[in-house]
Amino acid sequence: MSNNVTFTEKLRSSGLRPTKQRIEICKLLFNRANTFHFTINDLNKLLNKTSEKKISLATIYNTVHAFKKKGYLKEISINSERSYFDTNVTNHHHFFDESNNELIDLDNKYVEKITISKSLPGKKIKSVEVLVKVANNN
Amino acid sequence: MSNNVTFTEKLRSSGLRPTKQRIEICKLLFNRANTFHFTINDLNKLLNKTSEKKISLATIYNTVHAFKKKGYLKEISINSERSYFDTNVTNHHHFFDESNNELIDLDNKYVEKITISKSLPGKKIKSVEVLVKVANNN
DNA sequence: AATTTAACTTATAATGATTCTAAACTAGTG
DNA sequence: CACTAGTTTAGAATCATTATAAGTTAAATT
Repeated sequence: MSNNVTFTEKLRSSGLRPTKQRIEICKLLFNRANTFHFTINDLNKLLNKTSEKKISLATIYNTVHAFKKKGYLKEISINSERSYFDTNVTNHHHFFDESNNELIDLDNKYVEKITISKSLPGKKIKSVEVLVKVANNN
Repeated sequence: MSNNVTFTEKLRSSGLRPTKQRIEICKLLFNRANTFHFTINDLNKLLNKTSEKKISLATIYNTVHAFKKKGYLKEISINSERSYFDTNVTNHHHFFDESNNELIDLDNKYVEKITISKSLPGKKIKSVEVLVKVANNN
């Protein structure tokens, strides 16, 4: 996803109407050099700064959940206070910086293959993800 | 923690008054062969079955948070819908069974040493934990 | 291009989990 | 036994999220 036309097509092709609210949100989330981690609250504040007309909170919730359902966003649960969304939807790992509540991607290439010598009968593995909690040194 | 007398001593020694509500909750949580994973809601239901007099929800919240603060419980965030607590307070890993929302300990001995070849300047690692999501085979 | 309709947005109400409050109660101390 | 500080409690308050239902809009149909 990179420009408005592409957003329009992308949305339409996945069965979501390309409304101006959704395009606005796409621009904010996907016109970035790096992956982006955010909470609903972050997104709401950003949209209030960026966009002309206020997008209602309900629409923000609806859109984020629609995008998650379509696989454009991934939800990450680090702690009970807030839920994070991630524009990087691949299976990957995270640092969570407890000093400032920041979530940072940890690419698979930095984590050596994880070998688990236990399995649960009748269950198959859907994902294996590592969470590294960090804090300031001092 | 194993019997009432021990609970009384344990609570007192960590600066918590051994009230009958706290002892009741201790019995339920720590008189077990295995580690126990629960939500506040689970605990509330269990207490309603087990104990004579109803323990108020506020007290359950207070107690669980007091125990967490004292290091008798650990909080685990798997998804945004619910927060789990674990009587196993060591650094360890988990399976999360998406078919029935069950959290299962994955002992360190079953996970090969995790090597991470990236660090964040000025930050130190507090914990490294793996979450393996599983679901029914069929 | 106008009409229609199903999808979407919105403000607001409802919900549910958690925290707060302030009054009543209780463990431990003198 | 009386005192005090910690604890419990019911209910109110709060916060994030979801539901509702009325108005709006995209896009299919005519």
